Amino acid sequence: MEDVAARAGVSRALVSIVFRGTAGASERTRERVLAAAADLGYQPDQRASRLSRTRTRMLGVVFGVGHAFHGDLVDSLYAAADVSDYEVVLSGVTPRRSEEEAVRALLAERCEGIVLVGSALPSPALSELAARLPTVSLLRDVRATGVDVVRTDDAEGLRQAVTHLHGLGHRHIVHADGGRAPGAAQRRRGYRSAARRLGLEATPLLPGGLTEEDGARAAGVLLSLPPGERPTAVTAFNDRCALGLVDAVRRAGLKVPEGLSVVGFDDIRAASYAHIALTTIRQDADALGRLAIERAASRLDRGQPPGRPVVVAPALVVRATTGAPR
Amino acid sequence: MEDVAARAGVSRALVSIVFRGTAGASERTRERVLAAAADLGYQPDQRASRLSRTRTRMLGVVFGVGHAFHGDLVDSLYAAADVSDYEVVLSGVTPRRSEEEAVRALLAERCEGIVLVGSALPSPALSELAARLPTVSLLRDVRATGVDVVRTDDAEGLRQAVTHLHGLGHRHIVHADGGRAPGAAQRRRGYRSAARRLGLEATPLLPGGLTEEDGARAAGVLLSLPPGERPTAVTAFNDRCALGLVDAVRRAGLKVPEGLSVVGFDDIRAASYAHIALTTIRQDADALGRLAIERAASRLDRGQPPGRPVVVAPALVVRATTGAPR
DNA sequence: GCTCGTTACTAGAGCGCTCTAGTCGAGGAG
DNA sequence: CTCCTCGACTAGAGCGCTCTAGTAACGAGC
Repeated sequence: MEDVAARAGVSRALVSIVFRGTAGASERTRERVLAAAADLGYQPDQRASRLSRTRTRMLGVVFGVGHAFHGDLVDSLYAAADVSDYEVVLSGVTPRRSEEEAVRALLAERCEGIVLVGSALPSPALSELAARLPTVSLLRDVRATGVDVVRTDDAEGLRQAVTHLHGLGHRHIVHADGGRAPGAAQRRRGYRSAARRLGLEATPLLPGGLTEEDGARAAGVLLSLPPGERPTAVTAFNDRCALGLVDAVRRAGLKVPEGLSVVGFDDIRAASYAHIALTTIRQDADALGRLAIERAASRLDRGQPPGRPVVVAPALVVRATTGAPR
Repeated sequence: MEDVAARAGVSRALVSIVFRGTAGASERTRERVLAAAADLGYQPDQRASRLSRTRTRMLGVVFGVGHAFHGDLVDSLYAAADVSDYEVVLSGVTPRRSEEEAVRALLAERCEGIVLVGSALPSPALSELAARLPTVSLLRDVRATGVDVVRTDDAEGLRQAVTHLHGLGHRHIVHADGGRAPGAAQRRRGYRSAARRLGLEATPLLPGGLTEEDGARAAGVLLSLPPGERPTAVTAFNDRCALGLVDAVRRAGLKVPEGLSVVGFDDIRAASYAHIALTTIRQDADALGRLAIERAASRLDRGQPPGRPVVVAPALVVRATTGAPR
C-alpha cells in the first residue's frame, strides 16, 4: 500500500479511500492510484482491513459438505450475502470434521454471525453459541433461546404430498421416516395430520433415512408386505431417500407410478432430471438462504433481537412418479 | 487479551506465549493465564494473529459445492491440512459464483497456497495465478507453467475397466464420454488404447457428461442402436453418469448386468450403496487430498519448486453392474 | 479584505495480535 | 566476590489496513 501511494504520489490514506470507494478523492487521483496499483499488482489485504474496521461483516456458514440440498443452500447464501454486503465464510462438516470443530474455526475467525445448515448440535450448545453471536438455524427447528430459525413448513409439505396422493385416488399411503434428521419430526406430524383429516388408514411408518441407501432399505420392508396390505403410495423423508426407494422398488419389478406412487422432499437438482422426474415437495432454497442472511443482517445492522421462527412455504412439484393407483 | 493479562497479573506478551504454546512460561503462570482466559471467555483473534505473523499458514481450496466427489476430497484435504499444520479455507463454486470469484476471495484473504479441485480455468489464468502463489490443480491435468498437478491416472483407470470387461467376455464396449471435463481426455485415451491393445471393435464414443442426466441421455443413444450393433458393455465417464445410464437402461427393460455391463469412475459414496452396487474405478480421495496438501506444503515450507505431476493409481472395484455378456 | 464552505488530501493513532530485544533475579563456576 | 548462564517475564515496534481530526487551497459572499 505504501508503494502504491508512493508511486501515485499520494498518501496511504488516499489509497485506502480509493480502494474502499469512499468519497474524498478526485477522479484524476483515483485513476492514478488504480493505475499504480495495477502496475504493482497490489490487492488490499482483507485481514488487515477487517482488523482495523471494527465490523468484520463476515457471516459463517456451517454446512454438510456431502449434502446435495446444502449445496443448493450455499449457493443461495452466497448470493444473498452479496446483496447485504456481507461475506460468507464456509466451514464444512465432513465425516472426519465435526460440527463443533466447524463452529470453532468460525469463531476464531471472528465472524459476526453464524448460519448453521441442518445443525445437529444439542440445543444447550446452540443457546450458548447464540449468547456469543447472532445464530440462525437453517432447516432445523430448534427451541433454543436466542437462536433464530429459518425453515420450510415441513408439516405443510407433507400435507400437500398426502393430499396430492389422496386426490389421485390413493387410500393407503405410508411415510418413509427420517428419524432424528432436521425436519423429520415435523414431516411425520404433517403426514399423520393429513392422513387423519382425510380419513386414511393408519399405517406404521417405514424406517427411512437421509440417503438413497435408507430409501432402498425402506423399499425392502415395503416389498416384504403381503400384496394385499401393501400401500399404493409412499411419501419419503427426502428426495435421496425417495430416489433409493424408487430404484429398489423398480428393480423388484414394481412399476412406478403404476404399482407405487412416490413423493420426495427437497427438490434437489437430480429430482428434476428427465429420466428421474421425481414428484416432490420443493423447498425454496433461494428464499431460505435469503431469509437466513436477512435475519442475521437485521440483528447485526439494526440490533434487532432474535425473532420468531421464519417458516417458508413449500410447493408440490408434480412430475412422473405419482399417478392413480393400479 | 489485555484484560486476560491484567487478571492473571502478567503482560500481554505472556498471554500470547501461553496461547501459542511456545516455551517461556512457567507451569504455574500458564495455568493462571488459562484460568483467567476461561473466566473471561477469551479466545485469541485469528485475524490479528495471522496479520502479525508473517506466515498465515492458510491454504485456499476451490471446489464445486454440488459435486459429490469434491465433497470426499474436501474431507481428505481438511484431514491432511490438519497434520501439516495448515488451515483450509474453503471457497465454493456454485451456479451463481464463478471459479474466478472464488479464487479472488481467497487471494484477498492472503492464502499462502491454493488448491483448485477440478478447475475449469484456462491455463493462462492458472499460470498467472501460479506466479503469485503455489497452486495445485487437483484432478485436472494441466500443462501450465508453475502449476502443480495431483491427479488420478485416468487413462490407467479406463484401461482397467476395459480389461475387466474384456476378461468377462465382452467384445463390444463403448465409452460414454465426459467431454471437456477434467480427466475426460485421459479417460478417452485410456479407453482407446485398451480397446486397441485387446483388439476390440472400434466404436464411436457415446456423448456422456458429468451428471445422471447426461448418463440417461447416453442411454437413449445406446438404446436407439439396432440390437445387433448394440454394445454389451459401457464404461462411463464417472459414477453419476453411470448411475443415470444404468437407471435409464433398466427402465427401458434392459437388465444390468445381464443385458448390459456398466463401469463407473470415482467410487462416490453412493456407488457402494447395496441397492446400487456399481462396479467402478475408485479414485483414492485420501491420497489425492494428502498429496495435494503435501505438495503445497513442501513448496511453502521447504521452498521447493513446482514438480512434475503426481499421479495416483486408481483401482477397480467390482460390484454388481458387470458380468458376462448375455 | 475577511470569513465561511467545500473539496482534496494527510498525519497518525488505533485494530489485536507476534516477536525481538531486552530486564531481572537466581544459581553455578572460577 | 565477580562473571556467566539461564529461565521467566516485559516493553514496544510492527503486521497492513481504517478512520478521525486535521490542513491547504480555492471560491463565493459580504
